[in-house]
Amino acid sequence: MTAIKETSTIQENKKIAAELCPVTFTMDKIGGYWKPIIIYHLSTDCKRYSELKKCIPAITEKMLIQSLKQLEADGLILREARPVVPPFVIYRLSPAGVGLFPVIQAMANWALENQ
Amino acid sequence: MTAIKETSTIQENKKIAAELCPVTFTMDKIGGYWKPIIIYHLSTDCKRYSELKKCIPAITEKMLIQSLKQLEADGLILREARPVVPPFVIYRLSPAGVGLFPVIQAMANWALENQ
DNA sequence: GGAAGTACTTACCCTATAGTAAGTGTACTG
DNA sequence: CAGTACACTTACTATAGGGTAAGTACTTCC
Repeated sequence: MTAIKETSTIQENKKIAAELCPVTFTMDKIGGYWKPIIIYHLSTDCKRYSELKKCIPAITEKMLIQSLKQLEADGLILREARPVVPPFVIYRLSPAGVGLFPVIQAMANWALENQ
Repeated sequence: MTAIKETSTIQENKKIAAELCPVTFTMDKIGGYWKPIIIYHLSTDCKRYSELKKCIPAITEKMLIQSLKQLEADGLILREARPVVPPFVIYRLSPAGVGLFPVIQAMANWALENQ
């Protein structure tokens, strides 16, 4: 998952920027190609890992997991696993994740006007 | 300015994603650390290059120019240069740039609620 | 005449993000 | 008993984005 080196200028800047600038803070959470797409697919209803994979065929397993872990760590989605075999894992949006809807909406609107 | 290699999977994906997904399209335009900050500083009034530099002390000249060029290429800001010595260049938001305001607003709101 | 201001440009390095590909363990199914 | 499904994990590679540092051409000010 490519560990983050903590003593890097870029990480320092990110932290400072995220603290000072609410927009950067939000960008940090939902930036990247896949995160908004995943959020979108979880918006209608909760989904299993394998369902997400089917919904987003272009994503690789690595990126899917990586994005899910980050979203979970940032508190935007909730992971619920049942300790059975075969594994059963469900992902759903947290309240904070649901709160992103106006943001996504605003972005989509702007894109449709300016595309 | 780090040239973009056109024959890369990542660029292909970006293009496809931006076409299919309005959110990714928007993200592409205003993603990165500095772009939202620059847009914010241009929101109140138009500014000269040197004024922007003063307003955003942490940014390097390279990143400032780079971001400005990209924003200009994407039609979000307008550059007006007067051919005098010393050079006189003014940047202002384009109508499309102004249209980003609801987006920025939504992101800021979410951040303030969830920070 | 050296410094400072103007708006850039150039060269090089480092790292996070993304992509490719293969492996893990358990259990059900044909 | 080989194959498939499930949810991951691991190792490697490539590249775009960001950072550091220095240089450019011209003119005004002290």
